[in-house]
Amino acid sequence: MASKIQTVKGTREFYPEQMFLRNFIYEKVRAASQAFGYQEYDGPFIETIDLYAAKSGEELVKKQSFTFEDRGGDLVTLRPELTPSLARMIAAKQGELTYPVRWWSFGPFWRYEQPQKGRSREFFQWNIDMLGVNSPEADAELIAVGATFLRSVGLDPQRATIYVNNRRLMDSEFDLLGIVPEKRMDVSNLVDRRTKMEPAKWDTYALDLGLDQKQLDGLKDILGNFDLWKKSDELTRLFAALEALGVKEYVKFDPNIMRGLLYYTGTVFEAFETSGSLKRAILGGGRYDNLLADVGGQPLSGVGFAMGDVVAGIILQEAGLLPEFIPTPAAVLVTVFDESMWLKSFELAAQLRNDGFKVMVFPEPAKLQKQFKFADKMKIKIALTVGPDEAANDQVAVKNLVTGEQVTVKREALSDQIRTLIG
RNA sequence: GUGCCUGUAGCUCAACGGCAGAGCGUCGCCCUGUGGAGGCGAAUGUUGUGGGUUCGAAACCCAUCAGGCACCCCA
Repeated sequence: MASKIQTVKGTREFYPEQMFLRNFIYEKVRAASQAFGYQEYDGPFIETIDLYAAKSGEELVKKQSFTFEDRGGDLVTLRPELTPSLARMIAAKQGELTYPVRWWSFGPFWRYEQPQKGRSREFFQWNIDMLGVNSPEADAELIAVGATFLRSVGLDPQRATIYVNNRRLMDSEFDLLGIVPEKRMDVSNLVDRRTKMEPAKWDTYALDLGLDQKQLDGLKDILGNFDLWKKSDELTRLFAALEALGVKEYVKFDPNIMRGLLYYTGTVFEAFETSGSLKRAILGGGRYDNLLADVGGQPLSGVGFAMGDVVAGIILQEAGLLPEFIPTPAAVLVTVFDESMWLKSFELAAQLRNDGFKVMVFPEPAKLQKQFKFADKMKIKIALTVGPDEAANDQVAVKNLVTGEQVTVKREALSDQIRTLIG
């Protein structure tokens, strides 16, 4: 027991069981993305800090990034998000891409945060974006992709809801209240915090920001008005499109959704689990009109969202929506009867692999009891045994570990026998 | 970056400042050609780490690391 070196704070180790969960999420993410025709891509895992300085939230860049000096003295950052990399990649080939660009990605990200339930410092994130189309209908498509994912993992609309708002609508409402554009950021923060603060404290906080009582009352009216979307042509079209796309039951308008990232300009949305213990966003995104110009490209509008694997994984686990963990891909275990039969077992396994089966051989002669116990724990469905009796007749004992039935078949009939057992 | 809580066997947790334990799991046997159930038995600890107080510390104090909860922020 020499080594007591711990893992880096906020990182996770993926034992086969956790890897199974990660791959499950990845498969569902890929399926939802591909169902809408999106292409998979990825960016570098390390970037210069300048890439994020342009438009990511100040908190994200200054406090939550893993930034360090490389051996050449340059400041590099483990990517905390993908959107700026995407914007640069698009800008670099802006003239030669076929629009609209529909891209998705699933990879690792790092944020220097206090780890807690649903939050780690190293996590995987699904990013999916459409660029080159600026319409509420395009926004609706992205929301539909998110809803498709939720549906595919078994989260029904009672369990998970996507809340939608529109920054332009809110800005015009703020204007009507006489809130100057310079204060929009502060007011956005204020709105973000409303559910987390005592009402009285929130009022005080609002007045401290410089709102007068009339503006505060007006703001409360707006935030309590769940029909406000009817005033917005964009949101009206968005909801019509969502209905046509067959995901309307997953989506609700909520004027309290603002989102912290600076680059959102129109539609914004966040999915929450409605019943569980975890009050964190499953996914979040929106429309960004100016991001590309900020990294040196021609103006190009985009819409997209991100989903972290940590929150999604916990929710699926708590909801009991994960499939049973299969420890090994092997469908067949070949036992080793004794030392004299050892190589016979190897030959048998090799033959079966040639026939396309996934086959594990017990690594040594041991009591058959022990070998069957092993097969049981690994949830292997079929165990094969070649003992002296079988070998003498060119036969193999085939045991179905699910039903407990065992038959002895000729070796040339073995593959067909296994095939019928696997189904 | 802030506040609070926690850290004991592989896991879940006990143990008043006085001999470090239980359940589950693991391994062995019951069972010399066959898993799941049952019975019997066994192994396993620098009590996160480092200091301090004390005759005596898993327990009290300090530091540190990690986890959790709430802020902050967000996937």
